[in-house]
Amino acid sequence: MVDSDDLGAVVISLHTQGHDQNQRLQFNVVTADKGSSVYHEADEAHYWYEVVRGTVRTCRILADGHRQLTAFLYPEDVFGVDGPVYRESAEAVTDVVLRRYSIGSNHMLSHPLDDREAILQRALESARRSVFLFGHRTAANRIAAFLIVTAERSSMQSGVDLPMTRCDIADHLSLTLHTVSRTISEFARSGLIALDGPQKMRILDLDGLHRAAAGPDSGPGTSAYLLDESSNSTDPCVLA
Amino acid sequence: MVDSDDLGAVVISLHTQGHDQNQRLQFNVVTADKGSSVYHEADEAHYWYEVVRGTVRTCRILADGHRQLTAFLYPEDVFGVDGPVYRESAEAVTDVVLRRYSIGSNHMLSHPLDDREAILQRALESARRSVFLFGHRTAANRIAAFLIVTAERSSMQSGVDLPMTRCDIADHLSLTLHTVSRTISEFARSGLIALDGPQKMRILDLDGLHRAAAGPDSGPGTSAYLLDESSNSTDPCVLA
DNA sequence: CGTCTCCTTGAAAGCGTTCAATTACAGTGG
DNA sequence: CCACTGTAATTGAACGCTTTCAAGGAGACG
Repeated sequence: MVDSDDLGAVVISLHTQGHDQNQRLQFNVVTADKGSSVYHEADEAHYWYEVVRGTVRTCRILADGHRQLTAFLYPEDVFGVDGPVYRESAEAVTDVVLRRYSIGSNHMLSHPLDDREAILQRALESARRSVFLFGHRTAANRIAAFLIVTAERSSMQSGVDLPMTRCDIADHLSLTLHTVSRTISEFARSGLIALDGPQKMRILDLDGLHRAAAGPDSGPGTSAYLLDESSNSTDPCVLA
Repeated sequence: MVDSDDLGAVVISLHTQGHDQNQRLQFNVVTADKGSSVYHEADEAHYWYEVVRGTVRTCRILADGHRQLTAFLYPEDVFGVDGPVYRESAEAVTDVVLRRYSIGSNHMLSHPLDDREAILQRALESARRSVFLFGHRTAANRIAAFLIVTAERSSMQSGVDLPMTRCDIADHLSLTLHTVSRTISEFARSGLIALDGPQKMRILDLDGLHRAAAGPDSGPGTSAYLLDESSNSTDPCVLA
């Protein structure tokens, strides 16, 4: 299940420097090749990152050798704010462009104080999303919910990109790649989605997908309209 | 599975006021009776909380009617920092004593700036713990990991308190209460733990429990010693 | 054209859920 | 003090979903 990618060395290229729009946060623009590692679990944390383009995964290897993907990160997501030591590894799912920010020697985020909160809140949001995914019991529930979340976070219109492998999805949802593949194929067969190659999806029936996420035979009164009018956050949270 | 507790009205009593040791954070001490609700999902967030005594659970009701417990919170844990609107409900598992802090009208935590980060980091830590639990695939894995985490966070020496019901545990781990009950009984039969009543546990074989968390037949090389020397945080994180 | 990686699919086995029944225990009222 | 009641926990048996084992297919690359 781990399929150890033998990630080779850290492949990061430094490109440019810049500031955010308020001229307060200083960063470097760095790139990492698909499959390469941005940082490793247990490394001392000198930087934290923001995704500019591409997809990043954070992961841990458990005691039994299994791999757990704790999050997929898309443009505008932040990662590496764990603390003075990284709790997870971060790897490039695709070729990625990142902004890299320094962490001060006191192990606090080196920023104007009123930005720290926003940064951490974004990270908290991201963690909460992962927790919510696991409220779903069956494989079909979790995978449907994952596809919906991924679609919402995907920048592509008319077509959702699934940049990660089936194995990545499986390790994210605590399933096997077989079950993931089977279930996605099943969704395609039943007309909920269409697949243009394994990594390219179009959602044909969003309501149906919500129903698949909610349960095996979600009663008519429990359709997925408990949706969260999520307030200040950038993207809505899927409850279904 | 939800076993709707009909939680009645919010039962909170205001007691005293105080400051933290640095004389900077102002709070009220409030209590809530076992089973009562501290706040509801989608309520406007006027306060955030810190547990002083007892246990709190945060939960959401999914579109299909199932209940998801996103966290159990013990003394020193914080909750209710979601944002301007609570994303989850919070309920008292036992009679609890809480510190209640105001959230400013700008929806930011109303505190000296350099404390905000610590508060959010604590919340992030708590969310991360929940994510980690789901890295475990089988029911036995997850339950063993849950028992270990709970034991570490339990204040009791020589005996671990399980203040929540089997149903609560099930809704936290996305299992049924039957599987939870069966598996815990099985752990007791095989000598890993001892039960003095359903809510009182003693761990007899911590290594064995770690092995049960790691996998069905964790090889000799993969014993649970990948443990995290978690750095600045209050409590160690269980990876097994 | 061979090799590699990833994805897909089939069949059988195992585990967790579901359905169902029993037990334990605390609170209440006779 | 004891029966009654309601909630929580435990346990059994059958079903069904997910995993496991196994094989085959699709696409990229040299």
